[in-house]
Amino acid sequence: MKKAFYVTTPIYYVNASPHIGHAYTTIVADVMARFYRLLGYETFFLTGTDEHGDKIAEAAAKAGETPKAYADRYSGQFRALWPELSITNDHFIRTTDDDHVKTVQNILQAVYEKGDIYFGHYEGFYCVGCERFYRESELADGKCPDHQTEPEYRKESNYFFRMSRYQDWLMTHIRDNPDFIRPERYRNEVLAFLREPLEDLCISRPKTRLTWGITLPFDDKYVTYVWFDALINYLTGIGFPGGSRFDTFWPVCEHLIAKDILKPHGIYWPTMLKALGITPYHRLNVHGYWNIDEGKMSKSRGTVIKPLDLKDKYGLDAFRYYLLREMVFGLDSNFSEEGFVLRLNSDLANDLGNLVSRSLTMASRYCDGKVPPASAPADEDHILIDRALKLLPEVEESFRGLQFHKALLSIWEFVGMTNKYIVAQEPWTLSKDPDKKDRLQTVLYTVLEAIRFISVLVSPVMPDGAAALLRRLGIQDPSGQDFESIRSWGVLEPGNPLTVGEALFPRVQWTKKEEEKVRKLKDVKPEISLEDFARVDLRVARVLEAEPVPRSDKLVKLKIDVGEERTIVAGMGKDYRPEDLVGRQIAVVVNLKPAKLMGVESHGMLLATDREEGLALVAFDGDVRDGAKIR
RNA sequence: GGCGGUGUAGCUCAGCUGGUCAGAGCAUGCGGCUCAUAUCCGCAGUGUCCGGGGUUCAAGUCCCUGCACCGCCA
Repeated sequence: MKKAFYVTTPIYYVNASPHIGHAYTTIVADVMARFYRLLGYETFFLTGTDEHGDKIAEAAAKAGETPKAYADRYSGQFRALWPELSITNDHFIRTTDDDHVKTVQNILQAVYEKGDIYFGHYEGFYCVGCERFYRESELADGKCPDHQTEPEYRKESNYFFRMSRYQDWLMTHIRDNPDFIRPERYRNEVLAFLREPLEDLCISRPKTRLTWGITLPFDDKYVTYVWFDALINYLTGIGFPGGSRFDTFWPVCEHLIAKDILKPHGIYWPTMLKALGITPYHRLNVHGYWNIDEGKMSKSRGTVIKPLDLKDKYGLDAFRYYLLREMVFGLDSNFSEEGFVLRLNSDLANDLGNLVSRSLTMASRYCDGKVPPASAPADEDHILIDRALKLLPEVEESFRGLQFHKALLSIWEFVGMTNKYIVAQEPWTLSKDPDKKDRLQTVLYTVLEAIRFISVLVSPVMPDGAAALLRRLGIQDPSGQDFESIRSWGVLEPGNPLTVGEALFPRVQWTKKEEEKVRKLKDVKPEISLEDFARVDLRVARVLEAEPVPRSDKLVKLKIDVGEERTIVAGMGKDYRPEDLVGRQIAVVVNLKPAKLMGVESHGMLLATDREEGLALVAFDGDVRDGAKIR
């Protein structure tokens, strides 16, 4: 039987445009898919978009669109991006697809009939501020521990999945399969969750509250909520319930996710599958976050890095290489353009690019522009050849373990060895002595064949660059250049025409100042009318009193005069000392819906901007009237 | 407040189940080569492995505690 491999990315929620996190997950999945294809596996690679839910319904309403039209638009952004990143997914699934809707309903019906879905209700203390129910034991003196307010007693009827029934089974399954969730830190995290009793999972919303979802087959007054819809895409995508594709790929399914959705994938999903009588997925692979310049990337701070910007600026291969080389799978990494450029210049331009350039130049010049024939290798050649032949097993092990940085490290160590080999053999000296032509040819053949090995090994990560490299070696059709072709030495054919060409990975110039010169307003929100703007009531206010909010790091409670006295809460305690604020005039939104922060009700929001050291308040030119309108 | 994570060379970070683990890359300095994208090769470093206790024949590596930063619950 042919070996098979099935990899999935999460289906991305269509409430935001793709960012570097989406790109990373999807590129990793693509690298894995390409890797297994090169090993001769039958592979299937699934990605797509998650489109139901109240957030989408709300956002669509705000944008004046139907939820479907809104989802179409954002889903289209993802679908259009992947080809530009050379993503080779076999299918793009949408939760609004007919077959998916049907499958979800069939599954709901089956689980319902089995008795694992029941109708029940929440009944308990509901804190409006927290938007959640509390158990009596969680309350402090009958009050919400966060807001210090009396919660309401509420009742809401819904359908529940009997997840608790499978808790023991899941624990045993994870214990018996050390690789089920990896890396280990996340496996431990899931086991820690499971030490506490699992509650049943609420899987519906009444249509009175939400209609943008899949209707429950056994009660058309409800739609299913989030996970019972989204997770099932992994089954729909390969043709569940029937078919050979499902039989082939489900047993080898590898999910790829970021750590934020560990709980649904590590707990909800396996128990859902168990309830369905399906063996769990093969493995869950969890990666960390990209942090941008120390802090987590944040839309509000305008530090979202758009994958396409970088790709356009530095090339797709460099981008993919950087992402895989820089991040240790499972851990968080820092992203910086500076680091990117350093990586690009040192690894791609200096090490690999220059190796290729010097090799092709010499071979062209000394060997008539063709791959030279080689004599039997000498001892010093064998050092390089032996290393080359050991490379694939080593890289393969790293790839299988998701240690992409290690795989690339191994390959680059070999790049270094090849550069070293050239220095030691000095082809330029050999070329001056006609008697040493044989030796010269053997040395250059060895170098060119080493470059072929490197090209094949990096091709999952840098598909375009690898193909270009092979073309330079006179290999027009890369289809035969799979991992089998680097299990033995000497596959590169003498006589192949060589192409020197332009630098494959040119060095790039980059300074921080230069980055600042590219002045373009980023993340501009959709256009609004004057009437829209007029709905925001901005006023001048004077700070009368300021004191830190207890138990909070940065919240400050301000008593202000906006023509009337008010209390507002602001997250600025790290940037301003409360006593320095008293007497200052600030700008405040006065018609914002009041919100409770750490138990203090805030009747307004002050205006400020970010700078490197923290917040900066909006100020006025001279003294103005308290309560004056700001236009 | 609760839960979790992180703290290792100037910088970015590897270091699995305790015993060549004190490392890599980049940056820095010096030397070599000239085929090459001012590239490549060689050599040279620097570290109280966050602080304090403890377990052990032996601890960045385990336990306790303190500090700092981060994430999630929010």
